[in-house]
Amino acid sequence: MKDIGQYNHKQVEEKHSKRWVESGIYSVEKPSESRFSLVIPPPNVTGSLHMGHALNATLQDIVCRWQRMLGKSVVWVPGFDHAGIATQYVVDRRLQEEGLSRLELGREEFIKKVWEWVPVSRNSIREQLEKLGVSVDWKRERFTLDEGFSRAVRYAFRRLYEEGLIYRGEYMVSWCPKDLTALSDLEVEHEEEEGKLYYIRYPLEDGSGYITVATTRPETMLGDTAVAVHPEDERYKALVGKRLRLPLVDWQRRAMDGSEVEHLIPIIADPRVKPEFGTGAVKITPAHDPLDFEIGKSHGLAFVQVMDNFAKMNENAGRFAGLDRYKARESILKELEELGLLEKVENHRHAVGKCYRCKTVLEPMVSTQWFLKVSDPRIKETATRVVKESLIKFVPENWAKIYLQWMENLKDWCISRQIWWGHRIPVWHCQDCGYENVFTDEDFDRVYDKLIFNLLADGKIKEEFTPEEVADILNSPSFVHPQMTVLDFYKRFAFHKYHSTSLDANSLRLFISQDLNPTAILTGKAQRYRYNPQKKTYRFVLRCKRCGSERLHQETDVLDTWFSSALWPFGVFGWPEQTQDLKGLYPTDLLVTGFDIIFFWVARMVMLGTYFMKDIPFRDVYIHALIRDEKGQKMSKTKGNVIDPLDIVEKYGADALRFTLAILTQQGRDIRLSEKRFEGYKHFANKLWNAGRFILMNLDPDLLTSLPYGAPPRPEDLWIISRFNKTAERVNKALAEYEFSEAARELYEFIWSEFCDWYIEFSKLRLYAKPDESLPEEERRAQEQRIKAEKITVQATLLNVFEKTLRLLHPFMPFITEELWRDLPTAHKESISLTEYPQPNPAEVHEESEQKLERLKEIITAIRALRSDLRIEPSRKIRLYYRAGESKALVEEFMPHILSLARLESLQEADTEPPNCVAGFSKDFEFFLPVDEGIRVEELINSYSKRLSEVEKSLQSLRQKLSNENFLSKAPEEEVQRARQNLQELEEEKEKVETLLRLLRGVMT
RNA sequence: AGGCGCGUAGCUCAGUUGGCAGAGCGCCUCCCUUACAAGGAGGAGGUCGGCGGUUCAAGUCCGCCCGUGCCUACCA
Repeated sequence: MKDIGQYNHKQVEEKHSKRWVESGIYSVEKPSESRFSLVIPPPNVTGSLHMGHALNATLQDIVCRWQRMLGKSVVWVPGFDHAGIATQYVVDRRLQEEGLSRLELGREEFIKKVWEWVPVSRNSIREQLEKLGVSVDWKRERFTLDEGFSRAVRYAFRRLYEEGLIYRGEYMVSWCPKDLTALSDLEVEHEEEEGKLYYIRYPLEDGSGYITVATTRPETMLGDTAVAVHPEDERYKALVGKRLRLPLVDWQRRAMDGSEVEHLIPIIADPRVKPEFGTGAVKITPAHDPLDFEIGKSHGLAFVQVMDNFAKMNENAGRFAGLDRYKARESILKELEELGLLEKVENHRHAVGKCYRCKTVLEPMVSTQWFLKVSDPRIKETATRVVKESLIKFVPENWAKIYLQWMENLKDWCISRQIWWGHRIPVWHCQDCGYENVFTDEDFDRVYDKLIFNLLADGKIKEEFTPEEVADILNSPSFVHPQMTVLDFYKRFAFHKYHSTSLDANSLRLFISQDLNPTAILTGKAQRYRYNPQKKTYRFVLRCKRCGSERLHQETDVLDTWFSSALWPFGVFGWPEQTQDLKGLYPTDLLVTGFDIIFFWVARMVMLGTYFMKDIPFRDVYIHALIRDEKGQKMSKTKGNVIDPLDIVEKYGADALRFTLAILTQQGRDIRLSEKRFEGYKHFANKLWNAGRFILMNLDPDLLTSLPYGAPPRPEDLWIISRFNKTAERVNKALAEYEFSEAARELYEFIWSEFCDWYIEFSKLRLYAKPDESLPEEERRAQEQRIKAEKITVQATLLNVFEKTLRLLHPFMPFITEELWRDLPTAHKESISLTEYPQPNPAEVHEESEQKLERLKEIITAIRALRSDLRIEPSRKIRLYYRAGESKALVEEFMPHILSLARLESLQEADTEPPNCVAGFSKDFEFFLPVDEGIRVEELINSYSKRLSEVEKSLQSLRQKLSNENFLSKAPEEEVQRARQNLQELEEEKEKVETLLRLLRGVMT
């Protein structure tokens, strides 16, 4: 007997979210054989979590908690993504607000600023995840730019490079003139725009006429080095081979290879030109258009760049140099028009490529970039096969098709970015022989060399350093795990092999100075370190692998952020070291993510996972919907329509948030979210709380010890147990199929509509039973004992079903279930999440009781409907008479239930209907209420008249159906039977309704 | 231009292999009955986007159309 008071979500959630993290119950040091592993899609450290993250984390957590309760050793690895351009963009914007410019600040200072920002974002995200109640293993937390990951990235790069899968070259890429970097094809957003198509005349060299070309970007004409037509195009066949005078250009242009290019350009034939578009003649600007680039290559044309990285016209643009591309367009068009060379201008709808990050119109540019040859069979074929053969399963499965379609048309992946924040490409160009040296710590034997090299390559120390600086860094707290030092982090996550080696900062100092020891020099061994006596600094010497030169210059480009993300499912387990974790936890069991990053991320993990690990990165990929706002718009900060999950947690609680997201997650459908939804499911949490409150209030302290003295269960006990079992079966099945919405609905339905609405109400009959004081002493004592025995049974059933229900619901609403569960006298563990997940038990399914109770509910509902129609308030108990056929036994068996739940004074059998009464019925159970004052008969007449016309309508269509010979002969027998039975029931009902109406009308008169 | 998805109650959505249209929220009526007014009881509300086809029977299968959203694409 205790009262837990009212539901307070904040209090409940704060209590457990902290406790779960601090007690480390979701941290698994050594996973058992039967394990379930997954890695979180690392959120970007660009700010805080949005609703999409909350959904993503919730779904994973539901699966994790479920699997854990199924007895699996669950390892869920959390972490964060450094998110190259995105983070750089965010920090850049913040600096701009302070009036600072990234370009003025310089690379090194800027990166420092980013490192100052990152923990701010990371901590806020981590706090959000904790508040959501995610059961991740925080001890395994990783960052895509932590020391170990950076090392893994270098290893991966080296392998791919040495195996010929990474190459560098001059290619056409999409260039963002604002972010000043190349982008991969995937990062280009195409937007339909209303543009113009300009028709420009290019005069023939011999003055015999002109050719008109059509273009959307007239400013690129300054870089034209040919005009192309289709070889079969009769209009131009005769002109092929002749030359045209490029208008406006009366200066010498310099091609990318350094040669001078004149303004007379050839007419060439190429089958890639589509004769039906524009005039059938196309100007060729090999340096500023992807197709022109291809054509330029195959025809050996000169590549003339006319713009710089800011998309301003350069020196090749002659008098237009220095103009922005759009200003240049205006000037060029004006001059062409004055010369009479602008034939016409048409409106033209076309797709424009924009930067996915800043929406700037991209400029196709030729530049030197690094590419990963994903089209190589070694990558492409495996990554295709594993999905084709369903080794990796997409859920819903239609995403597999989309994945495969994309894989079909794979183009090489541009992996270099001209930004500052990210993994610097581990290539050192030799200034003397031009050799591209890829260094990793494999190039060094001694563990301290490896350490120093990694610090250097990560930019943690400068080229010139002192041992003290190194020691300081190694002893400083690790970014990801502040309770560890950087050195500890290395030992735990990167140098597993040397775990036992006594690595420490002091011996490192000794080591470096020993390396400089004269004896070492005498042995002729090349020194790794060079000492600068003036500055008292050391240098770690890298030498060109080909010519031995020390004049090396590290590549300034960084890698596309998705390159490191692609290593995530094995990088987090310590790869490239063959750690226990890697062996035990890879491949992971599940990946949960949104469809927007299937190509960016999922595909790349499959490609690099199968390539490096020779095994798939995950077995199931659950693709969830995108969260949109009420209007179906994508939620984004720039649109300002985001619902912050933290606000929702604050207002309605994480449990309500999670349950709402889960129940709205239909496979393959977007989620339109409005705040009202959360409110509704907070009510559900409240309902559950109050059920718990009721049960706890009504448990006798000695219940557990008195269980053996309980009475046999009543049908309603068997009914609720049976219903629970069916619910457990459906919830387990739904979870196994990732049908989150289905599982949540089942739980909601069971808890509210069955357990609370009916079972708790039934339970009150026995809980509140009192002995009849008027009975003689002896009889009263016997009755007391019976009451006590009944109480034990009903309390035990309440407790039993409620306890299991909490467990069944726990993955969805971890906090409230944890809190209530721990209050139960049966709680035997520190957390409900460590108990077993309820499984259906066939021995606990009681069909007969279920049928009885369903019928009982119908009868009670029918009486209530009559009361409601007559506006009889609940406090007024009424006397009822009834007549019944088969239902009679049931009515007698459940008389107290009916009296109580239908709020009756009495229910007596009557052979004929009493005079002057109103009536109702449910199947063969008819009941009559003698009329007294205050009863509104006309309401009832309306109600039954309406029902009568409904019944007649149904009867008509049924009779028609049953008189259709085709139906009788072709439909399955059971279907015909069902229709016949239906007909019979409806006929009976019609009769009853008519009788009732007659009675009512009698009362009226 | 191709590909995918969606149009069911006022709103958000379920509807499994074709067999009498469902839920939540909102709305209406009655009720503060000792777990819960964040509640209880009862109710109203739908030509399942349109047209055609297959079938005894179509929200469900097929075709076309309309509306809508997304993804992919080098049409200058």
